[in-house]
Amino acid sequence: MDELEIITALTALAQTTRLQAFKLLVTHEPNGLASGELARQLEVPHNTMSTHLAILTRTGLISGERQSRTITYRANISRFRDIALYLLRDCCGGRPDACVPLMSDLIPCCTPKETA
Amino acid sequence: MDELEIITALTALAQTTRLQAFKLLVTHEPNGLASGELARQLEVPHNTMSTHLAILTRTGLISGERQSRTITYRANISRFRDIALYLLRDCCGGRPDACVPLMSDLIPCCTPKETA
DNA sequence: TCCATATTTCAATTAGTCTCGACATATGGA
DNA sequence: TCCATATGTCGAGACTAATTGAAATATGGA
Repeated sequence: MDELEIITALTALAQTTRLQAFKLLVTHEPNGLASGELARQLEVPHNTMSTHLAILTRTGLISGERQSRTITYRANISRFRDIALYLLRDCCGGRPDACVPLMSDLIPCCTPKETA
Repeated sequence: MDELEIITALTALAQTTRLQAFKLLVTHEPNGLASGELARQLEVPHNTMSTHLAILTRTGLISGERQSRTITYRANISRFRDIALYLLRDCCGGRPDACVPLMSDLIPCCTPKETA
């Protein structure tokens, strides 16, 4: 995981359709979604979707598996975690005060919530 | 903090010079670095640096303050934290299993280390 | 005021990205 | 084999971003 990989991953996520596709795939874990279904839900032509999915796949953020005629894409959560971690380390390494409050913010979002 | 802001922030960081400049500013908190000093250290022309700094400033990731003839830029860590948090929430909201291991990975990088 | 330093803005070129029609490939069934 | 469905690849046009020389602005000092 070097800086070039981080740039590539950030570039991949810095585009509306791709970010939305990735988010959609995250919420559909672990089943995944077919390429055509993603295109339909995000209202983009199938070939446009295909291009974006290829870019996300190249970064390792998602992966596709053929199942007869459809190709089911799934989010690679651990890859996303690695990228986020690398990015955060650049802050935390030099600045622990950036990371500690981040964690305390993350705790409520990661534990099963009841009302809030 | 909406999706467009996230896209803008990711775009800002998805460029070598800008990511390096941001990292450099993070490590120079809380003193900051002058525009010209950043250009020198990253070996880019001063006007190129200026353009990149303007892009980072627009996203709120950094901010500059004039001090006599130099303009000192500083990283806005809390802004970075907000962006990271928003991005992670898209995972954590649907997938707590993405976030919990991330936190355990972050703990060693945020606490004062002794050997590891 | 005049000059030197620090930084930004402008303008133009170059390079890269996004989009999508048209075509190609892959699979399954009649 | 032939057709329908699902997805990917190609290529062209439109758009956006990156780079940098030259000029402009801002500050401080002689």
